Amino acid sequence: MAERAGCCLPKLAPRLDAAEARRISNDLAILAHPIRLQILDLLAQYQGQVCVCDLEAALPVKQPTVSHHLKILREAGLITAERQGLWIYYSICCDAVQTMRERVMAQFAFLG
Amino acid sequence: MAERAGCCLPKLAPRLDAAEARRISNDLAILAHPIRLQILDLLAQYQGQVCVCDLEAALPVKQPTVSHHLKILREAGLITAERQGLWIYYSICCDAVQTMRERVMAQFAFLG
DNA sequence: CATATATATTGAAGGTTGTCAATATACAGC
DNA sequence: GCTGTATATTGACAACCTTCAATATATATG
Repeated sequence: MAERAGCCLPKLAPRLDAAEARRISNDLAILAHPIRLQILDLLAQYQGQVCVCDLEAALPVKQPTVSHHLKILREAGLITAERQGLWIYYSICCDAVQTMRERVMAQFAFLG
Repeated sequence: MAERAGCCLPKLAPRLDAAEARRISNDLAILAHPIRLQILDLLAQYQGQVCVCDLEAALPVKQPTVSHHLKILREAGLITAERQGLWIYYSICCDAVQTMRERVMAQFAFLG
């Protein structure tokens, strides 16, 4: 470990400013829920063919909870909805996922 | 969008099982806080030379809050502490960060 | 031992999040 | 219009998270 005279370091400015830290932590918080990860995974797998009742059947939560998580993902721009008659089919927005992935990756690169 | 007769899809199994989803969402939740991201960033930048009072001076939270976030990061294995006299110097565990990065990356790959 | 400093822990208060029953809304078919 | 089905929204409750003042612990020095 590095030698040092005493505490503290003269200055110590984060490369990551508060605004960018908030932005990335928001990104991460959206993904940081098992149901939302599983929803994204299912949408990626069955792109454009998944309605809410499919998700409810596949996941261990009730319909209002599924809708709640879909709303969070929708508001984050990660998924879109398309109504067809009674059903609403959801899809992943691959480019939005990609953008978020790049932000997260860039952050990891700084830490490594 | 894909054509379908009606609701719902015959079966719809997540590639991501509940246990793996929980694991990755736990990983993400640890990072999903602006102060923790800034702490990691500072530790990466001044590896092994950063004590708690340095962090307190650089961040907009009080000392107990810094210690609280350090504890979360320590318990996740992402950082280690080494006491030298009165001060405790923190370092990033690069390989633990790397491991987490790989899990997160692998998940993103599935979504893209 | 007494004092001073650095860090950790405790406990309390406030805020946010996750879940679901109940209800509302939107659409299709009669 | 009425009925039935799919989804969204509301509201309530519980669990969890974040923060900090106060306090405890550890260490160094006189």
